Amino acid sequence: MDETTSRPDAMPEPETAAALKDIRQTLSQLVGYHLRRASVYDMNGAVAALEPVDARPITMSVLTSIVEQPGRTSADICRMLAIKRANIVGLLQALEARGLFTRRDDPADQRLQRLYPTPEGVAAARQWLHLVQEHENRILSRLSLAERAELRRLLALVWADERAEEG
Amino acid sequence: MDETTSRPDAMPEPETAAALKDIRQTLSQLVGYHLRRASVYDMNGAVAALEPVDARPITMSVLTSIVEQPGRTSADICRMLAIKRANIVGLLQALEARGLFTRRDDPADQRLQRLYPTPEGVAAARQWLHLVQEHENRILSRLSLAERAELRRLLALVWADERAEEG
DNA sequence: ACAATATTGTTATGCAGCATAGCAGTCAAT
DNA sequence: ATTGACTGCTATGCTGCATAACAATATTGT
Repeated sequence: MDETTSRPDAMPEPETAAALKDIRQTLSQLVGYHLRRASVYDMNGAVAALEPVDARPITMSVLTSIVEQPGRTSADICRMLAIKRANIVGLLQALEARGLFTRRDDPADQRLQRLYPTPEGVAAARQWLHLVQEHENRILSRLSLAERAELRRLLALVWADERAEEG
Repeated sequence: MDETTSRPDAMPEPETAAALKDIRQTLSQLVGYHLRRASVYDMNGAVAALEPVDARPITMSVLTSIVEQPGRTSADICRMLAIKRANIVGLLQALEARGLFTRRDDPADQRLQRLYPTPEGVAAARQWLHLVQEHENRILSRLSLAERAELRRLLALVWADERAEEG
């Protein structure tokens, strides 16, 4: 750290492309760094993609869960999506107000409200999924179909332990 | 959505493992979903790994940037790490207070403060990197070395466009 | 030469996401 | 019958991150 670092003022070129590559030598060796950058980048696009239908990624995850698994409780969905029970309340209220699902008391256990999608909810879930898929096609345009599948597989392996622990 | 959905009460088994798999049929086809889950899972571990040395992932990224590219300005680092100039102020103040880097006014441009790591800063960056690498070995234990490299490559391709846009 | 525009480091401020703590009602176990 | 666990929910606080604005300085266009 002498030859390269001891140049306080000798740096003619503007801090553009060239500089941006070197710094990633250390950070870019970390999978977690790329994981974070890619995830944030993807999330920004997903939020934008769902904005026209007044939904967010978390909104879509919850509705999709209800559609895919009718009859689950809010606590179930919280466990599946790794969100807190306190934070799903508002999300469900909003979805319910839009008529996208209904609650039915469980006759056998009065604590539970089982959630069932309405036809409108199923349609909305389908539409939202479509929007997100379009976004994914954009963001994954540099990957082949095989690479996309491989990426999905590897990512699933990364957080597989989370499921094993308490999922 | 009839055969399977029209069973409001007939669900004897507890909402455990079996249920958790089906719901992911739709969500799990989305790369972005796994991206998000994996990133959050990884970040939690990274935060925990850096806690003993009183650092956070963003802290480490900033210090590492200074070490890797001595003489850069805070605005440079913000562009590289995609953070806002307003938000790096506190991070730099903390690192400076710990004596991990120093600022030197640029003689040619009085607006700029060029940042240089101290020997302590270099040592800290090395130590923090080591801790994060240990964490990564844990979280990526299910992947072979080749798979880890492939995952890193694919992730880099995902957010490559972000760099291309305004990098 | 000068006016318009841009950049730097910084402060102040607001908001959304997420977590914790606590509640009453209900169920299960011993 | 008591203890513990679970549900849905309210209240609340912290943190991360974004925007807006600032004075000082530099760059550009004409």
